[in-house]
Amino acid sequence: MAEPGGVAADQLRSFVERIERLEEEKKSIADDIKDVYGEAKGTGFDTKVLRQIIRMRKQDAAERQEQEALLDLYMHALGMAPPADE
Amino acid sequence: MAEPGGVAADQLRSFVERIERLEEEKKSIADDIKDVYGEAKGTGFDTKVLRQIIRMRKQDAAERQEQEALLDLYMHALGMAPPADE
Amino acid sequence: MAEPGGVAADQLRSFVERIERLEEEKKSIADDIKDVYGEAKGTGFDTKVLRQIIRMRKQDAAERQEQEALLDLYMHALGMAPPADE
Amino acid sequence: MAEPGGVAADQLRSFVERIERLEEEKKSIADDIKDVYGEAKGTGFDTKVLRQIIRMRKQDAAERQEQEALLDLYMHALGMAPPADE
DNA sequence: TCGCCTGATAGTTGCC
DNA sequence: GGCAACTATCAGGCGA
Repeated sequence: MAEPGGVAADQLRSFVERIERLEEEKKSIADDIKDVYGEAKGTGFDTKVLRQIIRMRKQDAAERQEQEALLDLYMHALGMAPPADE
Repeated sequence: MAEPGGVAADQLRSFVERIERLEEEKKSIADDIKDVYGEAKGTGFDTKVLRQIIRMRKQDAAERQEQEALLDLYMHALGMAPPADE
Repeated sequence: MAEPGGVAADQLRSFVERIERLEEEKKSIADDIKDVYGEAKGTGFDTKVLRQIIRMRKQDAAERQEQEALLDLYMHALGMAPPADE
Repeated sequence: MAEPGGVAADQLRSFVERIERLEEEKKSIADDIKDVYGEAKGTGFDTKVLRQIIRMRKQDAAERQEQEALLDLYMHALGMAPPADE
């Protein structure tokens, strides 16, 4: 290697820092979520049920996604233009 | 309950929305992290090594935390005052 | 299926029994561990400190593991032969 | 303390060793369980369903336990002798 | 690309 | 009864 401690090391350091920064942010948001559940609990909601609702809605969304994908597929097969999206 | 579909429903909806919003953000950041790994890979770095480095640095930090926690525990067990913190 | 309630059912039963047997053993050992902590507490040791020590020792071992893993990764990345192991 | 590095240290070491030994055994059994699931999978069983069965049977057992506990309570309240057990 | 396997996350239980 | 440790489940990344 021509320059020990050179370009590659700098790049590596940069990648490491970017990743660690993003992971911090992620953790921070995860903590926020936990706080919201805590607040909901303090207001009298059952955390377990609340989590289940979130999970079900996520699943519903996933199913809707599939529906749309299927729709796209059909439309494409029929030579129809896709919707203008949003 | 005095008002069916009333206050509680509004609160619930509010909590659900806040949580879902935060989870979206979290997912977005997770995707960013994945992108950075992809970029690093494209620059010639071995993803596996990079991940291991991240992991080890995290563990080092945790280790330091634990050391301090143990010290605190010992001091507490011995009836000594904790350090003035920071 | 040629034999309803046949081979598959027997196999399933066998797997279930093996798993349940092993889980019993596991639970038994978990209880033993709890007992040891209880005994230590009765001898005057602070359980919390003891747990922390166990945790740190485990982490040290993991740390060493990780160091070696990283070394292996580097050597592999550099096309060097791995050490003759043990 | 009368004997530095004395009795207490020996006891501590002993407790640590006993706990670590037991945790190793526990881990070993956990690995065995994983192996059985793997084997079941290799035989064509759906691991997820299998896990659910195990969970349900455990729950059934717990319910039966409660039933028996209740029975014992009643019998005790009625001054009846407990069953000869097993 | 599929299956496996490790690491992240959610749920449960035991302690204070 | 709240909190923290531990366990079990799930999802994403890696190798074949």
